[in-house]
Amino acid sequence: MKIATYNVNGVNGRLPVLLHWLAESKPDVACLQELKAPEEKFPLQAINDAGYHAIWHGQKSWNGVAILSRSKHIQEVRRALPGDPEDLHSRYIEAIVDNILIGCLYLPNGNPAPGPKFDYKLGWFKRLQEHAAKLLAEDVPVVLTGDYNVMPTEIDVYKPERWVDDALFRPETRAAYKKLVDQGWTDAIRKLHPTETIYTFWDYFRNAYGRNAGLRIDHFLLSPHLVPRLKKAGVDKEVRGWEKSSDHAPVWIELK
DNA sequence: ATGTCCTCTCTTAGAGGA
Repeated sequence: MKIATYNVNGVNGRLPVLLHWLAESKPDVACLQELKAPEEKFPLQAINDAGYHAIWHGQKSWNGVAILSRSKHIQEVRRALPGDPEDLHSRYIEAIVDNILIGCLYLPNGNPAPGPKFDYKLGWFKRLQEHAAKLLAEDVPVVLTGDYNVMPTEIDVYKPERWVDDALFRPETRAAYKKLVDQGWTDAIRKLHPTETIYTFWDYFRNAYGRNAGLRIDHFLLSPHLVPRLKKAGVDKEVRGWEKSSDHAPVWIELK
């Protein structure tokens, strides 16, 4: 079973790239972030025509998350992260597909830091920790994947010293990610590729992709049940080089 | 400070977010 995550940065602007990638990579499940489309403008027909079912949670202009599945039924569990009914951002959707609970998340960017946006990021992180702990306690197979907007360690950044004051790499952010992982989650990419330079995002600015000035910010966290089933994990890096690409590349895992 | 790309609007230029 192949599960992928892809921050598309605009599902309608990205539609040709998304469809091309789905046809080539053929994930069984694809989690999408940054739809940047209201509920009614999700391109369901094109995605159905490509052979995928979908559930999504849209929002005008910003955010937005979706879960696509090629053959198995998608049983939606929730479409918001618990813990703050006043948080209206579309940043979380959760479903059961093929007996695996899949949480698709788009963690706040948090810049500029410090400031209210950074506070919102840390608050969201805390709610994610609380929810993730409950999922672990349920003792079922869980994948928490998406754009975490965190480089977990120095090897996940092309130039760590330039990023220490950024909301994606500040000590508080890295500590929040570590605290989450330390609950008992496994970072799938690092489980299989502990020391390799692996990036999932390259800025549109300054030819970042051409210089491989990248960041690893899209992650797969696996509950203990799934760790023995993890076969492969990788990044479809070439997709970032396609015409009209997102600034992120798709990331995927394969489970036995 | 800047670079670039996406979306939306008091729209064809500028703002906001990343």
